[in-house]
Amino acid sequence: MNEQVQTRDLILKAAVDRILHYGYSKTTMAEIARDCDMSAGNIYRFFNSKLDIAEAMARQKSAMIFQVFAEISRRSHEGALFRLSEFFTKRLQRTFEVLEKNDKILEIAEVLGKERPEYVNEQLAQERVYIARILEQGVDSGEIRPLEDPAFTAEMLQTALMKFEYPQLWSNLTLAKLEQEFEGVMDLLRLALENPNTKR
Amino acid sequence: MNEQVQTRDLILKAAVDRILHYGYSKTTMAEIARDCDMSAGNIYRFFNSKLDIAEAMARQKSAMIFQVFAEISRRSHEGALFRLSEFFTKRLQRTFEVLEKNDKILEIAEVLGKERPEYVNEQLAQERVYIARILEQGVDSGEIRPLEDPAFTAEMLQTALMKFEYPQLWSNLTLAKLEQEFEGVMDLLRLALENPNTKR
DNA sequence: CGATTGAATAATTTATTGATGATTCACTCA
DNA sequence: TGAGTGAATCATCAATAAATTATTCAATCG
Repeated sequence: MNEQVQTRDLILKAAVDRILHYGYSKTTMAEIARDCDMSAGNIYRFFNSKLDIAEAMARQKSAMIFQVFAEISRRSHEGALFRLSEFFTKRLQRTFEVLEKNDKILEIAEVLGKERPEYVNEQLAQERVYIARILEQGVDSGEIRPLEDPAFTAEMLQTALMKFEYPQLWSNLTLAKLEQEFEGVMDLLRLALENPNTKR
Repeated sequence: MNEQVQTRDLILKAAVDRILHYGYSKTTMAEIARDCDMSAGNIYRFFNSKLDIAEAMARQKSAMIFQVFAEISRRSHEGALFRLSEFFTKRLQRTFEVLEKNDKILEIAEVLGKERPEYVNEQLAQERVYIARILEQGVDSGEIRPLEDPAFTAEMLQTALMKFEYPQLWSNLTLAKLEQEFEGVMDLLRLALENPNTKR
């Protein structure tokens, strides 16, 4: 059972190395297998398909970002609106940076977006958990106006900020331009969420 | 000079007929020319390229929607926030309907989006004029909080609502689902724009 | 036996080539 | 002389073939 996990990791590591260097479409199962001193067929005992490898790779990366999200949602002594802004800012910066660094990751994002929409949805849903949590904390502290359904509001925030989710997929603006535009939209959303009773 | 315009219109009409029936990529300049009893070469005295024909076609359609926009921006006796919502609702419904009705128009939208981004930007800028106008009216009447730069706010509204601009290009949700989601985002934006001093 | 292979299959990609179609332009016509 | 033609050019597309690659699975190995 541990042997299994170790081999799986080995394969994934080999795949990541190759894909980051040559891109998803340019790396073959046979090559990954060769790097692991095994046959291509054997990989299928650990991954059901090449796409699953891409997904596993994406999960690794996203786990790192989710760590940041978790950390932000935990800093409950800071203002909820501030943290919300922080949340989306970090998301923008991280994903922009990662996708900018190499096209290979952009390729993975495109492939998964097309071939694995469920995965993308799952990620969004996961993200929403954190957003809703921050919203609830803000409501509790009185900083945010009472919300009927924080999960729904979280979804609406995602929609309003979708341009900044996978920036390079929707536009080809620079990070600076994106950040500026993000600030503009976020300012509006802040006004929308602010509890008018607590305001100075 | 009038002869010119007439011929141009003739060509455009023939092109629209064919494109609506067979699609952009499937209609050839030669066919359009034949429909007008002229040679393909001659079309180029009236349009610089096939793309220009697509653009002219899109301008016709969009002129109709802009007429609605103008009308809404003119109804200054009604509330600005109401009209703003009306504006984006109509935009969503109209474009959804038009794009749904036939794929050929969706094809045109895709082609222009890829090959003529300037055109898309121009349309957005034009739209912003109306949005900014409504915002200003709202500010003047005290319904909307004072705005530093209505044009910028208009841009931010467009960004927050981009998912609803060319619905079929970004997602494959039903109109009902889109409208529901639109309402959710619009509710937030209303809260953001509302003038707190005038509120009951 | 369970783990692994590698050959067989099926799907996808790439290369090649033969149209087809957009665009240009020297020329004709009225 | 301006309106229009149609043949020539150049780019793009579609079709087919060829090759590559993902995936499966019966046979082997340890």
